[in-house]
Amino acid sequence: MAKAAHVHPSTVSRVLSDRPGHTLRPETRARVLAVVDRLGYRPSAVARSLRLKRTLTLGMLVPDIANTFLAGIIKGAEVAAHERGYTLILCNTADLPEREATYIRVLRERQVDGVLVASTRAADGTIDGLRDDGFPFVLVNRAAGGTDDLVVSVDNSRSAGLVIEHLVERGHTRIAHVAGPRSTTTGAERISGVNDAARRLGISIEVVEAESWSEVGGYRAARQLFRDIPPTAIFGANDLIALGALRAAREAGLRMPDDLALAGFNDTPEAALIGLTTVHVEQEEMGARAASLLIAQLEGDVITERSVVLPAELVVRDSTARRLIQRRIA
Amino acid sequence: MAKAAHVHPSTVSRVLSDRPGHTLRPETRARVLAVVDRLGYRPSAVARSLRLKRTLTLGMLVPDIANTFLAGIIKGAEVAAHERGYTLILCNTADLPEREATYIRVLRERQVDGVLVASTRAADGTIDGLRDDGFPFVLVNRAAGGTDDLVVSVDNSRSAGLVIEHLVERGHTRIAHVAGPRSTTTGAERISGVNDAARRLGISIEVVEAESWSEVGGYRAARQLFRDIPPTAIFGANDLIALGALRAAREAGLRMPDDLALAGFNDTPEAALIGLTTVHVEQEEMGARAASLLIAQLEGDVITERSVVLPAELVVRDSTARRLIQRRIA
DNA sequence: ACCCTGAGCGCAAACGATTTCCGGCGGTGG
DNA sequence: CCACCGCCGGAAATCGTTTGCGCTCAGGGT
Repeated sequence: MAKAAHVHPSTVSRVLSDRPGHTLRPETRARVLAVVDRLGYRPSAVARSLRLKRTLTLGMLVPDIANTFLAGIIKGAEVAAHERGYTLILCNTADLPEREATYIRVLRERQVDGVLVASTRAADGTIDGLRDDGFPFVLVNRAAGGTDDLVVSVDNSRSAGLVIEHLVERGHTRIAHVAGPRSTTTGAERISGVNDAARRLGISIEVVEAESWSEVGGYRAARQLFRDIPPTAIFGANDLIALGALRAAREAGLRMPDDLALAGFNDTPEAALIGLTTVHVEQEEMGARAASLLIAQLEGDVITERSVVLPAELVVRDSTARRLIQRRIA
Repeated sequence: MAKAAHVHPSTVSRVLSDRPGHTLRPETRARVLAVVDRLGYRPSAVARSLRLKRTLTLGMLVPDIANTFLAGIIKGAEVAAHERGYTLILCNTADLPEREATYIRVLRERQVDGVLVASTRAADGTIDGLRDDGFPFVLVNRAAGGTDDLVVSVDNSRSAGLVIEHLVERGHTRIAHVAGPRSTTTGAERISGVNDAARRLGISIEVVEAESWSEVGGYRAARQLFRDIPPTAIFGANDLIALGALRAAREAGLRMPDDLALAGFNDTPEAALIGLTTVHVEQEEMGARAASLLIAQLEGDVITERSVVLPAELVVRDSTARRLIQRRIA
């Protein structure tokens, strides 16, 4: 303890947190700093947290750390939090309600100042619990449950419409949508965007629902589409689902993009890798904005935008290359 | 506070941590539990940490959260830690020494009980600092700095040899290795494995060094290989580097696997996606083992294996499909 | 009837940092 | 020369939990 080292017991605190109110003799300050430096004194964040009733720690709930889209969000959130002196506790919920509940309990026992919630389930008792207790949280990449919730997301409905328009513009009329689970807000929004576009464009779009936002989910759902006459284009509700659909298509003997056009959502690294047309989402930006929003709330800043909608734009790649038309010209 | 609620101040503690030593009247216990339940009392982990001098928290340093290989490790570590009542604080170092140092400072101020280090740089003052202070840590996916260090890794040298043997067995003689940075233990080990195999098999292998374990690093390094006579096979020191090499090859007009065989390391999801031959590493297992090892040390368990070497096996996919030979047969 | 044993639980001291409040000292003005 | 004010150092309380110590009361043994 720095006290023992010739200096004074509590003066150390004033030196370390040099705030305008404190008046200190330069000599004293220097002496303290020297000692602090000499015996590598580390103030205990635990003790400070206990006294100050804030831990400068945020919790983050994600369904799957290994999902590259979420990884981008996590990365952005982690960096933004760290820049402001906060640290992130990461929790992998696997989208299981009971794990979510357990993690929330653990996080609250650990006195985290707030949580970032990136899980997607729509009917979410966990979030209701937080809201009821007035516990600070920000929703990421999902719709709000209440009107006052802080949210960072993209315009799912409009973006899904862009994808459909693109496919139609490429000459497709038999389009299918392999949707995310309807039980998730994101899945439902993208479906409604698809349906709106279909109505607007006067076409009908077959929708099959994946059981989860995963490659396997996309694969299983897409297989249904190849039983009879397959579609000429598939819009997967996210890139993973699109990848699953691609596997199903290959098994059905279809090649991309000649026999089947494919589009996804999120623009994960995998999409660029295989040349998948998709909707670009600024993942790190999304995570960073969410963390910033949460911290702003914690620090009592005035919040002008309670709901941040990030821009999302279509990225056209080879997976929706013009098919027959292109061939005829060439 | 539960004390105020008719019950007694410290007895609450005994009730909540019902340990064999404590003798409690069932009536008292029930009364306390009822109150706890009624006003949703949550014990403060912060206060407990202060008293107990342990936080049940682990820090984890990774170069890049968005790297799918590391994401797998993180996921495994997070799950294993949570199973044992520990939580994980994630830190993204971008492999920058100063960020690493900053994070270590932050983590130690927060009194984490130990850290998992997945950064790869060989000359690592950060790790030396931990070792000197006797601060608990486990190295993941990298070689030990000291003989007593706790490590979880794979046999890089042998596995790299397996890849080379496979390529030779496929008929390749002009093989190149796009190595990871020599400044990392993993990079150096894989290079030596490649060189050993080359010597054993009586061939010469060109080695170019990527500036980082990334797609871009692999791309830039691999471009050098296509200036003159390109190799017929490339072994990328990890899957990302292999992906970069693939991009460079495509730009040079080479197609995989017909003009160029390609192999990677780690078996990330991307590898499966594009049919890349690679070395399979149990990522989640690796993270889980590392977390378990660290916790075992923290809890004073006897540790039989200070160095865990996980099995790694070759996964052959289309990227090294038999070329000319196959064509002649068909 | 007395003492001993032991169960049950209250008391108080830590854990380490922060913050408030108070007192002392020195300087300045009347 | 005295009084008042400003500035800075120190003591003490506080955050919530754990834990060693010991008090009280009941029951059983001698």
